[in-house]
Amino acid sequence: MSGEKDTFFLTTAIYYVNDLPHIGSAYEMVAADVLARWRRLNGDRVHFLTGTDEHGEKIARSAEQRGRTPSEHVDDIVPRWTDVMALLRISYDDFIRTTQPRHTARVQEFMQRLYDRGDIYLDTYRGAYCVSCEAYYGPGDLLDGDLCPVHRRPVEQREQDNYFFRLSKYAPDLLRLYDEHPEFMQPEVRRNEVRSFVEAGLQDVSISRSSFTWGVPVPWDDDHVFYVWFDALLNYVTAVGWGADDEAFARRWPADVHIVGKDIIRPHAVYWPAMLMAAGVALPQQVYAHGFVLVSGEKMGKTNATGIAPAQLVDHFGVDCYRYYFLRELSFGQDGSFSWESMEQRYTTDLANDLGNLANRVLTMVTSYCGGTVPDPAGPPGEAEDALAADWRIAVEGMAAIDRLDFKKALEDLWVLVGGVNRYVEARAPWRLHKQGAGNDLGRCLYTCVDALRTIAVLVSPVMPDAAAALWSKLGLDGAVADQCLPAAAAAGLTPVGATVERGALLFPKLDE
RNA sequence: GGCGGCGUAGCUCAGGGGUUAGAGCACUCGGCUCAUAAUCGAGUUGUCGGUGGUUCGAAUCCACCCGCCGCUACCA
Repeated sequence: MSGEKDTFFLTTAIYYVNDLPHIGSAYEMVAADVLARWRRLNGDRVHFLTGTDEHGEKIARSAEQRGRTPSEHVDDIVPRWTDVMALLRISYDDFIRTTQPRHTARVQEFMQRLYDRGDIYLDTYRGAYCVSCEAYYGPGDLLDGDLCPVHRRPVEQREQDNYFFRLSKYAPDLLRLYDEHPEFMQPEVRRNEVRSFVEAGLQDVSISRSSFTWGVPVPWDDDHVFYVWFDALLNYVTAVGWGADDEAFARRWPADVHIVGKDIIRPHAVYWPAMLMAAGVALPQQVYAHGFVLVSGEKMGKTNATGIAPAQLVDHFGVDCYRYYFLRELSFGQDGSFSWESMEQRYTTDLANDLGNLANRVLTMVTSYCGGTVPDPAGPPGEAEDALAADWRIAVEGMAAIDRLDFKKALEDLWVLVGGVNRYVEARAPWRLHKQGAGNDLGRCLYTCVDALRTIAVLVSPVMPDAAAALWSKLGLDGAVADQCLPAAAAAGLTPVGATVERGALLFPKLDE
């Protein structure tokens, strides 16, 4: 009836359209994109999903303020997100919008199933309501017992009929999930948090709203729409054909990893698996919560709207450096700091000096000593080649850290090879071999350098696709670097002898100043 | 308050019972000249938050203290 899973399926969170892209959301997209490109490079069929979350009261209100319909409003903003994704070379395979019929129809079907199974029921929600905020607050949020934290005015007790999901029923199953599949919620600190939250006892959650209409209608009750979170989470299955295309769904689901921010762990690690359990759908393999990008010690987010736009950094440093910097400088699972100075530092040290200069010095020597063609690697390997081979291995093996979302370690290890080639050049001193007329030694040395650069281009391509392609072309190689396939493509000796190299423009010219 | 985490070179961090505690950056000195004053080599700095304990031996385990942080349910 249906096929078998044969696709590496990864997702970012879907982005709330009311917000504009900032370096925090861009961080998540880039990381997911690097993982997607890395898996493709390793020969996997990959499905990379991202998109926008477009329902909810907030959006309805913003639209109203602008004198437009919610639908016009979201259509207007979505390009802001797709533009940033294009700018950052995000290679998504699908972009879902929660307002698309392919989503809304399946959300209704999914929820109807939970309702039919008795996991959704109508009850009265009572809570402290602030009229100015038009929102309910929990007891812990109130100041002095009954003051709204935003307006410092007394809240009133209100009640409304809501549909509830029987979350509490799934607590034992969730605990078993965390215990039997520790990889489900990563990193471990987050798993501990989630576990202790669930262990403390779960209440059923309200999943519908009747005070506004900008949402997916509850199919069995015209007065309600689904609360955005429960609509949004379902994008992960609606986008890959749940309820619509069983074969496509079977090939992709369950997701291999949902990459999300640490602030939205609960919906992803508690509500989401419980909903899937209730519907009898397989659970995702992993939810990975990344840390925040801090700017001067503060969270970069919607609150500091004055924050730096990704485009500003791309203008100054280029897209390759943008992607490299955040993954090399920060530990993905932890909070990390962005600063203009550290980004300049990374650009100059790692990109211009280490990698860019290496490419340039090798290409220059091939140009002036070998007439611009890749020489024959005549002669037997010596100690210098052996030392380089060790660094080569570290880079190839180290890049696999990307599978653990440890981008920092992967790049650290790749740079061992970059440094290794620089050391190799010093050790062999090809300029001396050239003067001595040691043709065989010179040929072997420069061939080895070009061949190592080819490998570096392949390995670095998921992180810096443009720079990798530029380097690939300078080396006179055929085809596209993105079409190479690991692990074979990282083996030594694959560079064709006689290819014509071209120095061209510097890969990473020094920054002005 | 409860649960959890962190505090290691000037900076960012790794390590985590066993000889003289590590990396990168920064800094100093030296080499080289193919290269984007780049690259290569050598070197300096640390009471591993504090106190006490377990141990033949602790940065690494335990207790307490100090400082910082996360979670402790329905604004996305």
